[in-house]
This record gives sequence, C-alpha cells and structure tokens, in this order.
Amino acid sequence: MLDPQLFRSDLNEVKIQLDRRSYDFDTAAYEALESKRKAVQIKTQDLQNERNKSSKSIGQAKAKGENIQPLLDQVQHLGNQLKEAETELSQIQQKMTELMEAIPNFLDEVVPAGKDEDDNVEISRWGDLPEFSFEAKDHVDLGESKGLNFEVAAKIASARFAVLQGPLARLQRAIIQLMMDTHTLEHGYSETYVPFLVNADSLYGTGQLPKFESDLFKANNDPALYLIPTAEVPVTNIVRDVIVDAKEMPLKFVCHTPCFRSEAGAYGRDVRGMIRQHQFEKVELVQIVSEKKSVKAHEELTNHAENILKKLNLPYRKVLLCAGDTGFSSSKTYDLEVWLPGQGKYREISSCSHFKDFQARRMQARWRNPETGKPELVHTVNGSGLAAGRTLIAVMENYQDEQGRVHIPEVLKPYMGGIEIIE
RNA sequence: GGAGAGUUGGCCGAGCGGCUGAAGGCGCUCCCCUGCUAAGGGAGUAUGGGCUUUAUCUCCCAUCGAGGGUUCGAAUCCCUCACUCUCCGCCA
Repeated sequence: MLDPQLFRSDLNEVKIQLDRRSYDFDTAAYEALESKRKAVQIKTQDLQNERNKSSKSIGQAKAKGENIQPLLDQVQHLGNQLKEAETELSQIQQKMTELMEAIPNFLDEVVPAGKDEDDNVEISRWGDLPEFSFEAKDHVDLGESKGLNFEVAAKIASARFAVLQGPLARLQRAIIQLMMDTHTLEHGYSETYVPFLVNADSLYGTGQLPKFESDLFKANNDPALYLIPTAEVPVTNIVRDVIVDAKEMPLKFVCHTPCFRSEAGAYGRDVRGMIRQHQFEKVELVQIVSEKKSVKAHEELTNHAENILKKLNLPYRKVLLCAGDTGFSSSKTYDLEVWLPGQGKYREISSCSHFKDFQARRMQARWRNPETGKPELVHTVNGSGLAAGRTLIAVMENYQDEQGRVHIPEVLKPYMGGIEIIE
C-alpha cells in the first residue's frame, strides 16, 4: 500500500510514478472519491462531536437531578443523521481502500524502463561456464535413472509434482543444509520455523491478496487458510501489528519451507522437468530494517544469496528487473540466474526484492525511531537464498559427466554421508 | 472432541452504563535532592485518523480481542466469532 498522504499532496507525482509501471491510474476518479471522502468524513465527525457533547451534558444534568427530557428531545434528530453519515463514510472508505490496495508499489528510480524479461538489465556475471566434451543432458534425463520421477508424482497428486528418492533426495536436503548453515553461521540470520498454512490477513500484508488469489492453493477451512507460496509470507508477517524495539533492529530471518503455487497463469511454460512445480523447497531470507539502512540491506541480502552459488561454484548472472517485470509489491528486484547446461540458458534461481514501506504499511509493521521517539514504518527486504529445487537441477546439470553421473560439489560432501558421485 | 476460566496501555492490574483514553503499580524519559551506588521528591510517558498547515501546538474523531446490537450515552449490558489458559479424551 502506498502512502495516502502522497495522493492528497502530490497527485501529479503519483501519476508519473504509476505511468512508469504502465499502471493506468484514473486521477479524475480518484479526486472525485477523495473530495467526497473529505466532505463526508468532516460531516460525520462533526455529528459525532455533537452527539458526544450532548450525551455528556445529559449525564451532568442527570447527576444534578435536573429534568433531562428537553435535552433528550434535542438529541432525537441526531441519531438517524449520524447513522446515515457513518454508513456513507464507511462505504466511501471501503471503496478508497479497494482502490489503494490494487495499486502497485512505486519503482525505485534506478529501475530501467521495459516491458518484460527481455528488457531486464544484466548487472554482473560470475563463474566460468562448464565445457563438456559431450552433449550436456538436462536434469530430466540425468534424473531418470537416479530417483527423479514425474509419473509417480502425477499418479499420487497431479502434473507439476515430482518424487525424489535415494541420493538425489539426499542431495536436495544437503543443499538446504548448506544454505541454512551458511546464512545462520556466516551471514547472521536467525533460523526460523513457521506455519505452512496462513490466513488471509498475512497474505494481504505481503501483497498476495486480494489481487493474486488465483496463484494460491486454498485449504477448505473457515476462515480460509492458504498454503504458502513462499516463506516470505509467514516470516514477514511476524512483525505485523508490531512496533519493533530499536535495539532489535535489524531483524534477519532465514527460513526453509516448501512453497506451493498453483501457477494458474503459467500453462504451457516449463512443462518439462522440475523447473516450475506446484511444490518446491526454498530457503528464504527476510530482513526488517529501518528506512535509512534498507538500500544497503537489499544489496547485502542479494550478496548472501550469491554466496551460495559461489560456494557451489555454479555460474550465474545478476539481473536488475525492468519496470514491467518487477513484482507488484517490490520497488526494485534483482534476479539471480543460474546457468543450466541442459537448457543452455540462465534461469532464475533467486529473486531479491526491496519493498520499502509498501508491505509494512499493509502490515502496520513499525519500529520506534530513537531519534524521533515515534513509531515509523519499517522497510522489508527479502530474497530466495536459494530456491532449493532449482539449485538441485543446477548442481545435477553442471556437475554431470560423460557417463551421465553427477559429481557432488566439494561443499556438499560433508552433508552427503560419504557419497561423492551419484550413478 | 467434552467441561470450565479468561482477553484492558510497553508490562502487571482496577474498572456501579455518564465526570474513564482509562485508577494503582512496574518499567522508561526528564528535573530536584543526595559527594559514587542505593533510597527519596516532582513532571512526563498509547496508537491511528481528520481539519488546518511550511511545520508544530491547541482542536476534533476513533480505538479497552474482532464484528454486530441495545441506549441520548458502552471498557461496562446482549449476540456472534477469534484467540489464550486449565482439566479430561485423542494423538506424532
């Protein structure tokens, strides 16, 4: 949610900012609603004030034993008028909220213009692409004989699920362990375990609801619970409706969870393999920081994710998403894309976003700034560190040999119980 | 699943339908006193919104788990829901 004050004080700037997003904001409609809101709110509060004063004087008269009937008659007319005004006001406010919560975050000034992923800007590359003397296989072919099975998963559940067994299943667990250990021991994140089902308020807080309900799996509960699409949702909502003590800032959480996405808008994309699944494992990094430190925190968090790729010696590139590719709640997003020899392409393995106060305003997540003594909205920053399923794919494809075996990267060996090669 | 108790400010805790945005205590901040420490005295200490505004103060509205209702007036009465705790049952 954007700051409503800004809409009142500088609508022009709002329009300019939203144009960058190609978000068609109807300023005339907004202004009409806003002026109505102002008039009705003032009227309502005046009536409330009148009622409060009269009621108080009735109380005082009664205490003195005076006849209160004339006073009661005086207040008679107020009731209906007030009720009407209050109803109208709450309707207007609801409309206003609906309008505001559908508006995406402003883009950071450094975000390049552009329509889709083709317009993203490459920031850097790291690592040497592996050179094979044979034709590189993709993870589906490599996994076929090693316990990666899509048919069984389809039987058990449906398409877009995978079953992993044996050393390959262990490899994914090893990858997760490496990430958790690195982020807790070397990067200073606090290990966090959370519910995998969340309520609508939490999804609203991070921006998935109300706009993107179709991307979610909804459990048949009352009130509704949803499977988390990312640990970002439960973890960030830890600070919903909280005023964080300055001493505790910044908060840094790392959390491994499965993620569930219905991928409703992605039919036909990445149908082969486990690139795009309804369920996948991910390690998520979340930081709750003050406004002043958030830009730096975003850079650092992205580096923390990059460190995992470096440890695994996986070639990757860092990309700054363009206007059209930056998510609804984000003001600026870096994607990390890992090299997949099987596809001959870089593919997203992490997405690190800076939300500024957009999520915090929805969540009423604040901290007390010692300089002012006042509660101020926090800034939220998060990123995958990394998507474990895709990391597994990347390890398989980058560490394959001519016999179709997968070699275990050096850093993962301590977690593999003596396995060095998956045959 | 069954039975009971509860939800008030940063925390603890009071609160006959009107003078309670809320006693008292703790904590915190500032001041005084005391040659350190301790003890003592005084003042302050919720959040959101509106109006206005360069900005602030005053002012106005809302908020005592959430939502409805009764009433001129609700923290206080009624209804629904959520959550927490205790005991029993079940359970990894």
